Amino acid sequence: MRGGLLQPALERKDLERPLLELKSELRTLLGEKRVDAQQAKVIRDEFRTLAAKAWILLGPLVLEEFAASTIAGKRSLRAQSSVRSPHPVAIPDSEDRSFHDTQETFVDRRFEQLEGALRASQSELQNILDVKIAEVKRSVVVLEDAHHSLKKLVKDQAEVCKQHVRLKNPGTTSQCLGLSVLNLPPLAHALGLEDDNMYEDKDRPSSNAHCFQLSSEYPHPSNSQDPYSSPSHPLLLDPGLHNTKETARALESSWSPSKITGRVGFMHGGQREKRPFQEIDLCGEVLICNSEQTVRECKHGESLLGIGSGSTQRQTQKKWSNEEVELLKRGVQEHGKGHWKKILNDNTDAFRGRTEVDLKDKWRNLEKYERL
DNA sequence: TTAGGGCTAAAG
DNA sequence: CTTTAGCCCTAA
Repeated sequence: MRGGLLQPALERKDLERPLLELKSELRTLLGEKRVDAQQAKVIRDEFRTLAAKAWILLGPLVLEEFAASTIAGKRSLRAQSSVRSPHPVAIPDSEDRSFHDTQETFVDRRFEQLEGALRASQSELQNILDVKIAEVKRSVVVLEDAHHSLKKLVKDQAEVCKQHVRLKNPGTTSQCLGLSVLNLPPLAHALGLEDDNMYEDKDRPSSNAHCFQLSSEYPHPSNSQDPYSSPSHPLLLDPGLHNTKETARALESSWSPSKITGRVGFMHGGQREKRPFQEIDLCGEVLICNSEQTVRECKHGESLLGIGSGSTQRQTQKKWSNEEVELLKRGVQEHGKGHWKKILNDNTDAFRGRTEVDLKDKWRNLEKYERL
């Protein structure tokens, strides 16, 4: 197509003649050594102009000719490697060799570009990686600091609580504190009793008794001088704390006057001695406990304080709410019996304070008595 | 993690 | 005192 437009044969001939003339003139001048700077510049400029024209007109022509002869099978592209080919193609003349070199140069250059790009992206990736690693390391340090602070805080608080207990119970060790609590008088100042005439205590005529009155009227049978039977006993000084759990439990297990009465009844009655000291609720002394808290959390508080005769203190029972039971039933329907962990994980909020073993035990009871 | 036996507080 | 229900322990 270009051949038609540019008439290469004619142009080529036109160019060749001045080039030859220029060449011979140059040779003459060089031979006679008569060339000066001025002349050399003129010749160089002329040569440049001609060379530029020649490239524009002949350069593409050469390529076209090469392409045509390649298609015709007269030549072979160097893409066919002489190493791979079983019949290496010889490069017949300088024109082919020149093209080959150009190709090689082009390939080399392209390869270098790609290599450079790869190296650049690798180093970029390495930089990103370094930054991320540094971030993670910083996070680890921060976490370790937080962990350390938390441990220290817990330790300090535990120490403060211990001292607090010791101050209130001079000469009382952690262990004997637990035993002494066994002899505590009833928590008769429970809020639920304070102003109610309606909750009749069947074991006792004076139904509207106040806590202090109760304490004096019903001293501990073992020893009336017992410091803990006195209203001034520190563990009795904080009705709010003691009542928290009792109130919570009363609310939890379908609160009713009869139940409250019954519960209070044991406090003054002959059965009291059978009640475990756990009932006294050491959690109340540990300020971190509240009515919302699970029993396990309370127990944790105790162990922190080292109160009680060992960490194997049995927990108070936490009754299952209807919601929990329904969720358990639904969970078994969904996941099947035995997948307690999954069921628990599906409802971590509702089952707060429960373990998978608790779920299993509850289901065992449901199966046993509700024939599920 | 689960199953099952045993213990015991809570309730009747 | 008995039963129930929740917790604990341990083997698999």
